[in-house]
Amino acid sequence: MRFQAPRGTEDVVPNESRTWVWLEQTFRELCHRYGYSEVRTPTFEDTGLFTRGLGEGTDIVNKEMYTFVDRGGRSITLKPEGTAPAIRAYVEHSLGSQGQITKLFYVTPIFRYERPQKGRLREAHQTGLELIGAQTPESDAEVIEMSVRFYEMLGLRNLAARINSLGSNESRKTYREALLEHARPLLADLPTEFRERCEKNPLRILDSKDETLRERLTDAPVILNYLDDESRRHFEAIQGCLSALDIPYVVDPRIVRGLDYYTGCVFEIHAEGIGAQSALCGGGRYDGLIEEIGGPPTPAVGVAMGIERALLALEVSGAAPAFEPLLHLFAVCLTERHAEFCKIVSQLRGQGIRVDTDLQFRSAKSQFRQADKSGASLALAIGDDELDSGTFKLKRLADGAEFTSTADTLYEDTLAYVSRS
RNA sequence: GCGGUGGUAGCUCAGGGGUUAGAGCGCCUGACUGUGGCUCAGGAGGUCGUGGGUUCAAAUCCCAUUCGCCGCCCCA
Repeated sequence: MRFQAPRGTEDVVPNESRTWVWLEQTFRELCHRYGYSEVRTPTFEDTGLFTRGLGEGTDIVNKEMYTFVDRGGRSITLKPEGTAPAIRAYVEHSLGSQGQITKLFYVTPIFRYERPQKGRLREAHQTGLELIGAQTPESDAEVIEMSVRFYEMLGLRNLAARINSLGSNESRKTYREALLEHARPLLADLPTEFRERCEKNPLRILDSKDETLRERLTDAPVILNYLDDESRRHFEAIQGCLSALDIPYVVDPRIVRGLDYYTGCVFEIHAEGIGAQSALCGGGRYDGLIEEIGGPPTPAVGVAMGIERALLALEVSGAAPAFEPLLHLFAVCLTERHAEFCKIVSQLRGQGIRVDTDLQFRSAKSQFRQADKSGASLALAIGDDELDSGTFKLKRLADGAEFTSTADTLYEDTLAYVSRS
């Protein structure tokens, strides 16, 4: 029986794993520069954390969660996003004290039962930030800035944040009524399933990709005209910060986000050429979530960024990095005294040299062929003569030049020739 | 959940009812017994996604199923 990775999951094979590690390191470096610390939370949580945190009406909760009952009768859910678990940990361990800001970041798999397509998997990976305890527009701006900087650090260019404000709960309610009033007649000929969804969360119709629907909604009311004074000032202040920081952004009133916990400013960054699922990241302010899941009322703002989508964008942009081979040296065994050969290799490894060998002890020709393919800069041939005399030849594989070395200086000589090639 | 499209060697693909299913690349071995890349000569490797059906005969036609890809919905 042959097995395949389950539908919507992917293996990251050796050629790709270095790019992943590099991306994660880049993200961690960014976070450390801004004073964020990493939090790692379990792969699964109490189902209630998500139904409560994300909202009963959201698609994720309604049809995309991997939920099961464990042997103890508990309802368990594989995490479909990173914010609710991070906030749960924040509350559970009292990571923030009153009046203090807590800055967390995470790198995590997420699970959503969806139909896979380009840029959309059932197990995906996200990096994310949570800035907890601050209400200032500068904190919204910092999260947006970090998102943009992250993609810049990866080598992606010409990306702009799309920002919007959902306003306060009251102003959003007023707007919702107005939008629904305007849209209802326009939706009459659409499938009932779609209409029901719109009744539940009218903001959703704004980011529909349906061309005819988009045209019909061109003169729909705009949420930004419904903001109360405080929300408006906050949103304008964020824009002021972004301009001062030279962060490219556009105001896009159609950005509404799919999770119920968002309040105030929301944003996304999109990339071209990575398929229909073009959002690289999405985030915003969620001032009600912490209280919702049992913590003290605390303002917060965050973002989640899709790793697979960032990698797709890197691929199409041609900005993906090329890596040097990992190996320094390939040791070729030309003697029957395998134990002595292995000892020399082991000593080099113990000193920090990266060495590979042919453990099948094939012909010299095969071993040199393998040395060439291994990407190592140097080949070291070890035969009876070398073992007896303690004198070795290092061959530079790029041009075939040979250098002599001794048992005592092998380590230094290897390093010297590697760094020079 | 809905619609479209595809699955043949490790990879990229050809073959679209008729004897032992092919190519390129990759892999292995060798070309005077301890030296790679180039060239040459050999070689290994395939349940033709899976299950059923039609037929004297199925990789090829039909049905189902599964997985991929593209899109919708939605999102990272």
